[in-house]
Amino acid sequence: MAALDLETLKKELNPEQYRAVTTVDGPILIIAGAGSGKTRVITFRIAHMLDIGIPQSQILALTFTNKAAREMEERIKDLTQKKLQNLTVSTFHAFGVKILRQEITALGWRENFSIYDETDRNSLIKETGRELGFTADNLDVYKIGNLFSNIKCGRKTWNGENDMYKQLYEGYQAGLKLYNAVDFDDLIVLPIKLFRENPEILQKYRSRFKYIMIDEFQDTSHQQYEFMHLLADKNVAVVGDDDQSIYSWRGADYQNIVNFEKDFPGMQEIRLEQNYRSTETILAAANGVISHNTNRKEKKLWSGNDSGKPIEIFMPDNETDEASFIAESIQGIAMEEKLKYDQFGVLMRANTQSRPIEEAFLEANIPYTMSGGTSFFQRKEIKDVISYLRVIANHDDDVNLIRIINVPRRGIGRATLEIFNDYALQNHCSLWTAITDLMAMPDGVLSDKTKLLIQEFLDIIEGNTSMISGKGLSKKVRNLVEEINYWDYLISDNPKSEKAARFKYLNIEHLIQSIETWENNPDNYDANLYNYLNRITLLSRDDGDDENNLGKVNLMTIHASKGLEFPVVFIAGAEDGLIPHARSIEDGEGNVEEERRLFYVAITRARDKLFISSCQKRRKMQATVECTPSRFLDEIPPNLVEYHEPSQVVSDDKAQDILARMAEMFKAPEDQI
DNA sequence: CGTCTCCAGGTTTTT
DNA sequence: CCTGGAGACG
Repeated sequence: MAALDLETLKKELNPEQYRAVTTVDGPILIIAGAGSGKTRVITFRIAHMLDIGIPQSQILALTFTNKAAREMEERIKDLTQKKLQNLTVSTFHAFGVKILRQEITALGWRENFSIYDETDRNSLIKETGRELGFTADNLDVYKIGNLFSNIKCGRKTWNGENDMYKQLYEGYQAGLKLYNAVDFDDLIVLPIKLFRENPEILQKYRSRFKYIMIDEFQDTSHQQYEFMHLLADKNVAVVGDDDQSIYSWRGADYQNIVNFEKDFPGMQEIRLEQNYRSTETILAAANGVISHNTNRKEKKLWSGNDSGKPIEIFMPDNETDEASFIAESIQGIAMEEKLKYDQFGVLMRANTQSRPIEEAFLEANIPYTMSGGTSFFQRKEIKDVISYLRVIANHDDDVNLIRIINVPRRGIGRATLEIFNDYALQNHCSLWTAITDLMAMPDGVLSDKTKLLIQEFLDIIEGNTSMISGKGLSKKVRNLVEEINYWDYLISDNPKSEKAARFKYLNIEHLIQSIETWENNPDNYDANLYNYLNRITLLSRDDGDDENNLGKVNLMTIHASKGLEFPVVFIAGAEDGLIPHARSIEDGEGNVEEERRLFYVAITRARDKLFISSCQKRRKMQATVECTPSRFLDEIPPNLVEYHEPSQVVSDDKAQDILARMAEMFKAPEDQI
């Protein structure tokens, strides 16, 4: 499609969409119900802006997930057939990185800073805690990590209850700075600080980005809102739907919609209420569910589509049965209706649900992609390699240095590390500085043998600094992996299973190949190590190219499914305790409303056909527990639903039940049978 | 002093 | 199943 003249737009869009696309100046709020063509409006809007001569460099579009950002960019490219070198489409966090890469020296960091993910953060907390004399029992790093995040983002303050961690927090912050590192929250918090303290820097960005657009606005946190507010003049378009706000646990607050009205006078509100996606049945089910929420903007989402087929609810016995039910149904429907596998979406509440489903797919030879879940980049072997890259990029990155200084084993143990650590503490320097200082000392602080071992490590890091600039990153990484003999390490570390070792090695191979693809991408004109590291830290999962996902069933969490749609959708594990999640139920009604929105999001992903399954039993840790169907199932108007009774093998079931109970009784005294 | 082995615990959702 | 930690062993 070449020109997007107004005639064409009028034909392609309904009147509200048309207004949203062509209102380019001034603040606008687009309330976009599920399936109302939101993505289409955003992409057309940007294409239209380019068409009327607004330079790419003045446009900033912010999203929440990398997937959404990539998809938006793709669509605009398709629509305009233009190169988009100067258009900024990115997640809030990635945009924060971009700014910090340019400006962070103003805040006292050096520009090759590392970004710490949750694991890194927790290691740093643990390390700092040990120095401050915390014992293992009052150092729950998981809990403390969350607390620190809440403190940093202003969601919590120090009170009598958590004061004991204040010093630890300060130590943590000092550690980040000493190691030239920032955490995820800093990616939003530090740019705000930067803008506040340096008006001239802020002005630079304000005058560059004249047109700002924010997708999924209901999921912005106060920080993100403030970030945007600082940058924006008046041409801001925010797009959202309060019914799809599902990130409040991360600080999202859809009250920002109200703030927006206040902070940007003259705002125009546009409502997109026609759903183009789903059948009348699916939409009515979704509306039935969401209407139970008390705290929402009333809206009337309607669809011009047919009523379609009823929603089917199944009650499999357990999660294994559920998985094979899903696999078999997909095979059957794909065959009968001539659908491709990528037209199916299987949605679940928690990543832990994926395993049995994946196994069923493997068994049935159904190709699938799983987004979310234990991230590729969280795998131990991948983290090891990446840690080398990080230390090469930033020698002062203690957390990553500790991770690899003795991996693969090279004879540098706890005691040696303790010497470095003491020196670093006394001299307020990083471990790397401590190591090089101590290596230079003639006296016998370090034994000659130790010195030799350390030198070996230092040589590896320093011998690879050429990675930082220049071409051929993937080749250099491959050489590095060989240089450190990682393959031998994998074999010795997985003595029982060479298969496991090979699997891990293949993961590394996959990593190297992805670096290769990345550096050969013509759009990527500066394929250096820093840029690579920035990119992957924000890539929480291996959400590979969409092209790779052609012909594969989409398995994902409901959170990850936002913004997507599939002709056929399965919602797995619709049980109380999973959705709504047990933790949310504990925390009160407000959280149940968020879970309901989550369920609403899940339902509205479906275009033609929706299956919901609720297991009667489910394995949780070691035990098998009885499940009750999700309370949300009762909120779907019954006339839309076809219930399938539990399979008729009752006698078998009962027998198993009795057996299980007997096993319980005998298990008590001894741990046998 | 470093390495290996065995054992317990598992953390909702994501950048 | 997989990871991290404690403690035994060489």
